[in-house]
Amino acid sequence: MNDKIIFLAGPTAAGKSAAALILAERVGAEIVSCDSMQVYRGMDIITSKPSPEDRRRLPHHLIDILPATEDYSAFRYYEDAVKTVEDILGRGRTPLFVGGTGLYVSVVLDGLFACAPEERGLREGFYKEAESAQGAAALYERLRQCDPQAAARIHPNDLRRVVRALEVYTLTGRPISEKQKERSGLYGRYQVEVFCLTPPREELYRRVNARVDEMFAAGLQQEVRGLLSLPLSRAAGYAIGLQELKGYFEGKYALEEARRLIKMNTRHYAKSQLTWFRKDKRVRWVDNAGARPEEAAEKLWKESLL
RNA sequence: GGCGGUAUAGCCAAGUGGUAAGGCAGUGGUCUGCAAAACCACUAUUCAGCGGUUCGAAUCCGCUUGCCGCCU
Repeated sequence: MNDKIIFLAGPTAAGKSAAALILAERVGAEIVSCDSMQVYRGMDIITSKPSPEDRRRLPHHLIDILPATEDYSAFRYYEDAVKTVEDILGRGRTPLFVGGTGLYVSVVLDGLFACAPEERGLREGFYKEAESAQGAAALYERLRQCDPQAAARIHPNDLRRVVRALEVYTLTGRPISEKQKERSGLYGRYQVEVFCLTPPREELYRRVNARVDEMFAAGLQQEVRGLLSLPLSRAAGYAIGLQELKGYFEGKYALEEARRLIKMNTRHYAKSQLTWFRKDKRVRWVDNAGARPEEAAEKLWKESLL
């Protein structure tokens, strides 16, 4: 197909949103957020959502689509993203995915076909089993029995993946390692271009730190205080900034310590985002040193013509 | 100036004669229905400096230097 889809990935604070806005206007694109936290309403400052003005300027999709009390997942994102892409293409425009959630990017690109809905009771049961002394090791042993291939790839300590693999097996009777071979997704179906925008490491970290300070200046504390008063879903509760500020609110440490922790954890996050995108050979790296949106958009535009 | 204490990686820190724990930070990596999550690996030829004792010293002794106390 000739329809084109562009992905603009990259670590937090790399300058994606600003560049995307300019690029989108130039190529007639609509922006599709690819961010596991911006889907939640009420988490504005903490996720550095695009401003209302920017959102008025251009359609932004998959932002504010559910309350922070609800769980979301990579699979739901996959479904929502596919639907959104069809809508946008139907309008004769170009989907421009923008975001840093590597798994979500991959899932849209390659599809995700483990096809075993998480089943609450079953999963909880596995986790409960894992709590006993030899529990986790026993679960891993079971995985080795029913799906040696998956077991070989999963570290015994990686309880989450051990449990998910067992979950898929008991639910479907087939090993997850087999199911995961059934990939599809948007990559083969459209003309897809994937970019990873980032300044050099040192500058990226400086930008992360600066952004956290901006978040505080914009009222992060108040927003988080409000969020913490809600029964946040587990997934939403993982947003960087929540636990760090909670510790401060509970008097465990000073505000400056919370700020330090948020910066540090955000740097860790940025680092692991880079690791994710590095492994995908389809991504084209675009240096955003200096973080000048027009310049970045220009580079991306030229690259995407090739 | 005197007396006492202390000095181990970027930071915190264990180790009191037998060949440098651990944590944090940093770096690299895994990842496909919680992913801003979870998990893994690597990272001090060297213990402030110099000299001495000893088969052997981060560990004992001396001097020097830095820091921290107390006293004058």
